[in-house]
Amino acid sequence: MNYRSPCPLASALDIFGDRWTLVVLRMIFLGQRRYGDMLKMPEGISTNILADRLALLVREGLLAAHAYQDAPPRHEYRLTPKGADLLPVMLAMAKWSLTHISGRQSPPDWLVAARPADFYPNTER
Amino acid sequence: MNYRSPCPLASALDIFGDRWTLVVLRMIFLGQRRYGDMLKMPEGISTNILADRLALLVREGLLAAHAYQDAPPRHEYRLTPKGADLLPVMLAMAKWSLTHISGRQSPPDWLVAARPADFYPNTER
DNA sequence: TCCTTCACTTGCAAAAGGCAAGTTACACGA
DNA sequence: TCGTGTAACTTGCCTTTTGCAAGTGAAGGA
Repeated sequence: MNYRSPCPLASALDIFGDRWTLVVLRMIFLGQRRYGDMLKMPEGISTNILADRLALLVREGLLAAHAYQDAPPRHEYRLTPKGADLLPVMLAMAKWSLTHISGRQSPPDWLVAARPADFYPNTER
Repeated sequence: MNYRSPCPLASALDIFGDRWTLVVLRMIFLGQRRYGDMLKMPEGISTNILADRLALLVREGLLAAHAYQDAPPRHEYRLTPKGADLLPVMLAMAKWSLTHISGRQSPPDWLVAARPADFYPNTER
């Protein structure tokens, strides 16, 4: 990945500074690990964008693909520590929206209370 | 503003989910309040994008324009509480980058230690 | 009068986004 | 064996956004 500058904020935005990447990641935090599950998100993502963002998240090491069957080959996406560590960023954004935009729906309580390590690989949720 | 869904994360991204909006806001937190100052950012923003994002930030109520001279009319941009309250989001992103991307430069210590209220209108910094 | 600064605006080509339709690989029931 | 269904994408095509460069207008100074 080619970063615009050494600024940590700008570099983070080089990875997930768009309207979809974090929304896809949110679906994973909510337990939707498969392409088909994520397609059903309420925002209505298109199939090519979803495939593109999943590939990006794997390429950048925020998600890892795990096979759950061989024929036909199918896999689900799981958070890596790098991906799970974005939880505080996403919760901070949600909190800001709840404060400053009317009519937003709160995330589930268990998610608000969660910590990144709860989503680390080989940890139950 | 038309939000894609009531999800607070998606709604936040409807406002600043792009590669430039938060880096413009960062310049304000760093004390660069004028168009010309912000143009000098190390990422090299183009003039039309900067003008567009400043207008968006004012329209969405994260920044307010204050005249500092009349002829020709010139103004500087200042944070509103809605804008200042994004500080925790931006610091969380910076912290994530410092942990997971090598070679990032830390923000100044005073900024890391700051709280949103330090940037509220009519507060010295 | 001419040059420079500041804050934009405009034009245009390139990249990204969005919708719909198509593809591949397999399972299952008739 | 044939057709239907499911899952996960890919492709085409058009629209929107982005990015670079050049232009604009209103001072101010030499």
